[in-house]
Amino acid sequence: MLGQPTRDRQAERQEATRLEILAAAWEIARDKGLAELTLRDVAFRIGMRAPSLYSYFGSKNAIYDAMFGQAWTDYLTLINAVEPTLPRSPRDGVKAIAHTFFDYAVADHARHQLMNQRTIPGFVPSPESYAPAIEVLERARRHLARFGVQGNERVDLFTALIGGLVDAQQANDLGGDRWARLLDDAIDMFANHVGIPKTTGRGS
Amino acid sequence: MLGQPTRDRQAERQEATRLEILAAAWEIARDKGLAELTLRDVAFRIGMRAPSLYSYFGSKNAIYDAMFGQAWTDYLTLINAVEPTLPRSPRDGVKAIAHTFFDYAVADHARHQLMNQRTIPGFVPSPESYAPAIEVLERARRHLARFGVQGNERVDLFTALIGGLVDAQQANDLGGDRWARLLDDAIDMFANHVGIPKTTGRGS
DNA sequence: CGGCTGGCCTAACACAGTTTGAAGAGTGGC
DNA sequence: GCCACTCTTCAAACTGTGTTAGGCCAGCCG
Repeated sequence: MLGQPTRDRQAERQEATRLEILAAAWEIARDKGLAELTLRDVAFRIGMRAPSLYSYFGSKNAIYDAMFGQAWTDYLTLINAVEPTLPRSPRDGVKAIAHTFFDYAVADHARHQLMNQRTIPGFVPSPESYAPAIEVLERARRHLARFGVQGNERVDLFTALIGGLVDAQQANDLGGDRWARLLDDAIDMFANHVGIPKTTGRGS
Repeated sequence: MLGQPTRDRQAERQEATRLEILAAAWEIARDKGLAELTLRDVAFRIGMRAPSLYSYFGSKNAIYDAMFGQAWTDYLTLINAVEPTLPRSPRDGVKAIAHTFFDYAVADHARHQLMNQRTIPGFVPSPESYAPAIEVLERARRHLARFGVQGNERVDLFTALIGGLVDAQQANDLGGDRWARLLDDAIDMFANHVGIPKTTGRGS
């Protein structure tokens, strides 16, 4: 009476190969650029031919989609790790949130392109892959609210501000810090605008 | 003794055809998307076949390049038209500059993609096409300086802020005004931060 | 009138993503 | 232990892309 086997070896191997494919795709994207990624390249890197990939992903965009999901899920776990270390002071807290996002975005250009820009023609993330992105935004929204940034408009302004700095940095000074240097100042500007008290919270 | 003919009819026709190609390319880019533009489509729209375009442009990217130059040159002439109407008040002046750019960017998605985002894989604008873009930035720098926004860092922050709003608007609410509504508020935030006096200049 | 150039074409190439159909490898049932 | 069946992989081929090669024809110039 052994009953059902406790593991599905086939599914495990399938999943392992999927991850292998994605890892290869990330390598190539980082090396040669996100758009320069080729199915034949990805396949060869793991000892396959291009058509074999179609046993694991329905299309090239499905690979991008899985990468998109991975990137946002990774960021979610990063947030989880950072969360307990967030400063109590509202202003420093907002700064920490901004820095976390900024650094993550700047650390990997291909990843940032995929996560935050519409640089792949025809690629639209699926709802499943988009879910962690929404979760991240929701999480950010809660934290910001806790620090006194409330209302959709203020959150929208915050995201646009940080996003603008990241994009400017990546587009005009890749690898440098011309806009990275402005981040703290920008957050102070924002914090003053929405009435977040300075480091020792005495205001309002 | 007629001497040299005063017009080069051949060059004139060549230039006219070039413009015709670019006009067709803009139409298709607006219709189907910038990246979905196809040489065969462009050619057919003006009664040609794809290879014939190579008599006028060295490559597809050369067409993108010419479009890039056109877009920035058009914006430059728009600036020239707007310049005399700029308000005297520094704060309103900065707002006018921001609105001019924002509206121009939002008015044509394909154009914005080409001008301000790196959405076409492998496309890098040539120095000639980039020149008007630099000229625009230089012009903006001068105006901002006149309104009291001085120093590279402040200008960088300004461009990042406006760019972030435009990108957020285009990426997350195409055709809407969710971020457009925030523009004035964002400029006020910025103006306060860099010490631009309110509408009737009494401050600082 | 003869040659030359410019403008446009067809045919073809290289290289994408993708589909098809078949052969090999692994797995499970009897 | 063997058979059937599924999963995995591949070669070949298809479509659609940018691009190149080579040829045809009109118009201009000597």
